[in-house]
Amino acid sequence: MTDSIEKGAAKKGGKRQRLVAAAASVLHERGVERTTIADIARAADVPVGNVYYYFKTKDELVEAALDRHAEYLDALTARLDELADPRERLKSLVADWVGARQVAARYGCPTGTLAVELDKRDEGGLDLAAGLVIRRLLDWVERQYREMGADEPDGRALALVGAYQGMSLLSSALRDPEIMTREGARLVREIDALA
Amino acid sequence: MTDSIEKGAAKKGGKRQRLVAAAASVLHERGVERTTIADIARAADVPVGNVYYYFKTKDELVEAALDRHAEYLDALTARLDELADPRERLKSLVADWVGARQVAARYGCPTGTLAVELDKRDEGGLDLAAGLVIRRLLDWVERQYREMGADEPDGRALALVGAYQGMSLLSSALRDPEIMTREGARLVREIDALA
DNA sequence: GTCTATAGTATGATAGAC
DNA sequence: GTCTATCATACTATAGAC
Repeated sequence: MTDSIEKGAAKKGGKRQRLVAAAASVLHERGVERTTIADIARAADVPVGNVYYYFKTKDELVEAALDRHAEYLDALTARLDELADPRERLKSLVADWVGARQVAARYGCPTGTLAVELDKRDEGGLDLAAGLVIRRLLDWVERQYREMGADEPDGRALALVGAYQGMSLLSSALRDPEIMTREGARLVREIDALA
Repeated sequence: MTDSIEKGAAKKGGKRQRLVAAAASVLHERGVERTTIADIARAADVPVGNVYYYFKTKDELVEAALDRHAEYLDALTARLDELADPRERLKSLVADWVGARQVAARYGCPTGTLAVELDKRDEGGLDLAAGLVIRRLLDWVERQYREMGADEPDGRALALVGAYQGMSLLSSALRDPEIMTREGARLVREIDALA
């Protein structure tokens, strides 16, 4: 009995989780507006009509996918926080960006491209959601610069995260992962150059 | 008779031109996928069904809008080319970006956000079109750095245009035009700092 | 050359069987 | 709790009247 309940729970959680994972990747690859519920259901191997048992609207799926990207970001910064030197944390962050260059060169930054699409809305309450996730990253980067004793930590955070969004956009627009490598190397040099 | 022909031509040209102008601004504000033919027709004050006399498909309208952004860019660089000093040309380019900060903070860079949307396609031949326009800007910027005798002119062009795309994305995601001002000032300082 | 009416299709969402 | 069948709607595109 316990087994069947756990199995049921696991299955439910499993399906919901599969849907969220599928939403995160399909929405990233195809974009919000081009992606249909059917696309996500297929990728998650869930019957189309059944999706609405877990998510009442398409926007709820978009929100869940965004939350998932936010969780990934939190996990990443938590891992970086274990490094003693804030400078090393920032350089590891850049290394992470460069490591994802193949995906970036094809589909851009998941959160950044989502922000571009959601920004074009002016209703639904989801129009600013991606911006909040980016803001979390900005704040974390700013803390690192502050801990390093750098001047204008917020301006430097803008420059670093902005460079990431810019190089992701350029590398996907030009379909060239090398842009991530080159720009990443430049960012590392700049971090190293800080007194 | 000449009058009526000219009037006819002017009216046709006028309508087509109105459609292109409307497409450029509406596609920028609402995005490609969320924009309907009816949206563009309404903005251009042209009857909905009549659009197809001028453009066979929606994608042709998107292409025309992109071409218009490219023309704007060409006109801008041609104007900047009249300045004697390549350093002044780059600083004027940045000033132009900052001058458009209100639009950028709401809808991002027209070409950049178009690139993000078109990148999510993998058919239709329009998926790389926005990238080509960005490439034109990159090449122009690279020429300026080369003329200044700077090392790695292509890397510097990537950094400058990337910074522009990044700050546009951040400023629209966070709905903060001041980001354009701050980052613009930083870019000008960097250009000035070049030996 | 201009515009209306409408066909054809795809999608988000729901009702209800199992 | 799961899934199928289907509705309602919105959109692209076309046929054809004027």
